[in-house]
Formats: sequence, structure tokens, C-alpha cells
Amino acid sequence: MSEAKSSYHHGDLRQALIDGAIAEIAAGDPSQLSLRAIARRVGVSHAAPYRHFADKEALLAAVAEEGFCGLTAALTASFTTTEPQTLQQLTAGGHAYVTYALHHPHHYRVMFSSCPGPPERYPELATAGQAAFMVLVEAIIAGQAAGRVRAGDPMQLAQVTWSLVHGIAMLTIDGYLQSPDAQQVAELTALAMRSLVEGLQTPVNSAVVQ
Amino acid sequence: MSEAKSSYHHGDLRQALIDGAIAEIAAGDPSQLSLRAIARRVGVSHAAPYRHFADKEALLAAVAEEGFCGLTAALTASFTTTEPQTLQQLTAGGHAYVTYALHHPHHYRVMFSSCPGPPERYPELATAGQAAFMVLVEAIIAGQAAGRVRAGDPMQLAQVTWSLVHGIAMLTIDGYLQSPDAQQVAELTALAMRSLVEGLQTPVNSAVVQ
DNA sequence: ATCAAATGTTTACGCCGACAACATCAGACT
DNA sequence: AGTCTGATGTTGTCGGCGTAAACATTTGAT
Repeated sequence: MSEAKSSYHHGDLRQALIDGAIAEIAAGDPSQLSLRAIARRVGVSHAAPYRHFADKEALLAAVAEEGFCGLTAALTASFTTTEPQTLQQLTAGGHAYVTYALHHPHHYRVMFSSCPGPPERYPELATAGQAAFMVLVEAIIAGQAAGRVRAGDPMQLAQVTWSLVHGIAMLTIDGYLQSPDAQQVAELTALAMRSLVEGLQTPVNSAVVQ
Repeated sequence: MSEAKSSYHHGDLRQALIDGAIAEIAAGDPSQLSLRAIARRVGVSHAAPYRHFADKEALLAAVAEEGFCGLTAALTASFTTTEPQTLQQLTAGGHAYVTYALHHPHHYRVMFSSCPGPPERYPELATAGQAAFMVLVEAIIAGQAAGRVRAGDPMQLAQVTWSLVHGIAMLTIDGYLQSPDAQQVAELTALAMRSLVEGLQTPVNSAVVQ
């Protein structure tokens, strides 16, 4: 099973606790998550985590931060593999977002739960979350510059886009959409992005004026 | 403050515990919610709740059920005050949905958290959640019958609509959209529904064929 | 008046988060 | 090689938690 601890010093206990938290969430009820169970899984005493995290909430904030970094990477990757400044790029971003949530449901739940405390207490977490959102905002701005996305406040348009994919992601991973099949979720995401894009794109009459 | 208990029997302790749970959530950190704190707030011993609920999770399931009933009522009310079978009705439903979440954030969070356990354990809760969703499905079906909503699986179109408003609701009440002003949320919802409706409506060329 | 069910209270247990005090290791310095 | 300090672990403790068991009180039916 887990490799035996070769010394008193773990080496990278901080990261092991983050990984252990995800494993514990995956193994059982997220609301029953306990620091002691995580410490047992990682093979240290119940007080060892307090050498790396101020408290339980701080560990969950680190999990959320890791999740946002992964989300930003996934969004950025999807954008670099599609033609920039196009609505196809936005659609690819939507798919990447939902796919990330489906592949990392435990991270995703922690990212958007109240367990990580107020953002001002965890500036790195707030920064990571903001970075993910800004990838989206920048895509909207680029699309507007290219005349493909309608005029308007890019923050607001990005918020609408985010709301849609977040809704799909949350409702899917929590089993509300009754579409456990990845194919069905992809179809739903495609439909959603298609509808949204129709609403976001620049009306035909004004595209050339851009 | 709270009326003095006139007898050993509370009278309607079950409902008082549900109300007390909401009050406790409103007063502090949702993740710190405890049955004992709820019992203290209601003025009974820590074991009294076990006469009305199997456990803490069952109490939260009752809170969620109450929330879904309220949501269904809000959606239904918005539908009866707008012209049926129109995209305006869908838009009104979207606003009603987001408004309900903003007015009942504590119910809304419980409704969509993992604290209420698997739906099969709480059939009334599952039924209440399904009822809210079916209001939306029926509006889509009616719109399709009137030739105003595009052809397609009404369940899927309803899921897209639900995802959008759910995303707006969740991101707003958890403070991710940085739009605490009700006016700004209404504007965002209007923009979102407008974009969505453009994608959902029947393309002009095929409307008359319906 | 009696009885049973409903509904409350008190007591107890094990687990939890968090803190304090102590123990051990690793790296820097001499 | 020895010493020292900081990093990083362990052990023990405390109060609060969820939950169960046993007991107490009220209510409604007979």
C-alpha cells in the first residue's frame, strides 16, 4: 500500500496532506472530512498537519488553490489549441471547463464550497480563482476586438459564460442532471455553448462596422 | 425574543428545528453548523431533534425539501403572471429562480450541498427537486408547442436553462461574481437569459412550419 | 383511572479540531 | 565531530460534537 515512512521527517508532508484530503473526499462523504482521517491516511499523527496549515480550513484553501491552478491550465491549453478570437475558442473553453470539473470533482467541490473561508484570508486562493476567470475575460475581449463577440462589458459577458459552465459542472458532478455519461455531458455542454454563443455573437448587421 | 416554552411539549418542534437550522446557518459559518447549536437556539435539549429526525443529515434534507417547495412556488407564480408559451415566460422564470436564491441563500446552499445525502434516502426531497425542474421542462414543452422554442429534447433544453440560472445563483450567493447589488444581478440575469433565449428560440425560417 | 405512544431530558461514549508541551531530525556553523 | 537552532514531528489534553441508551413527562385513547 502506501510506501513506508523512512524517517521521522516526512519530506513533503504539505503536499501529501493536500493529496490525502482529495483521497479522503473521494473515499467518503465530503461533509465527514476530518483532519485526523487525512493524517491517518498519510501516516502521521493528528497534530502534524498543524505544522503546515494553520487549521483545517487552511488545508481546504490549499486544495481549492490547487484546483483553480489546474482549471486555469486546462482553459489555457484549450485556448492555445483553437483558433484565437473565435467563438469556437469560447466553446472549446466551455468544454475544457466542464471536462476539468468532471475529471476533478473533489477539487471542484472544495473550490466552490464555503469550507475555504473568506477570500481575503487566502490571497493566493483569491489570486488563483481570479486567474481562471481572467482567462475567460481575455477571450471575450479578444473576440470583441475581432468583431466576433458582441459589444458590452466583457466582465459581464464572461460572468454569463462562467455561470453557464459552472452550472453544468456543479449540477453534473452532484448528480442533479442525471447524465453520468461523459458523452451526454459533452452534448449538453455543446448545446449550452451553442445557445450561448448565439446570444453572445455580434449581430450580423453590425459585424462589419467593428 | 423567542416566546417562552409554555410546556414540556414544544408543539411543533420539527418545524422549529428547520427554522432554527436556517437561522443558525445565517448566523455563522455553514460548515460549523451543529445540531446542538440548533437545539440550543430552539430551547430544547441536544437529543430532542432525534425524536423528529433520524440524524443531522435528515434535518438538512428537510431544509432542502422546504427550499425546493419554495422554489417551485416562485417559478409557478412567475409563470402565471406572464404570457404562457413565450420566451418572455422563460425569462421571467429565470429571474424568479435567481431572485429566489438571493432571497433564500441559506435554503439554496443546503439544497445543493452534499449534506443532504443521496436522493433515494429522501424521496420527498427528490420529488420536490424534480417538481421544480418539471416546471421548467413544461414551460419548454409549451414553448415548443407554440413554435417559439426550437425543436429538441425538452429535458436537455431545460437542463441548459437550469444550468445557467443555477450558475448565476450559486456564484452570486457565494460572492464569486462580485455583484452584491440586486440590480446588478438582475441585469446579469437579463443578459444571460437574453443570450440563452437567442439560442433557444426557433430560427425564424422554421417558425411558421411548426 | 389506566395505559401506551409521543416527545422530551439526562447521561455517556468515541471522535473531532485545536492547542500546549515535548521529541527528533536536518542543516548551519565552528 | 560537536553544538545549536529551526523545522517538523509526537503525545497528551480539553471542550464540543453526533449519536445512542435509559429515563421522565405529557398527551390522547380507552
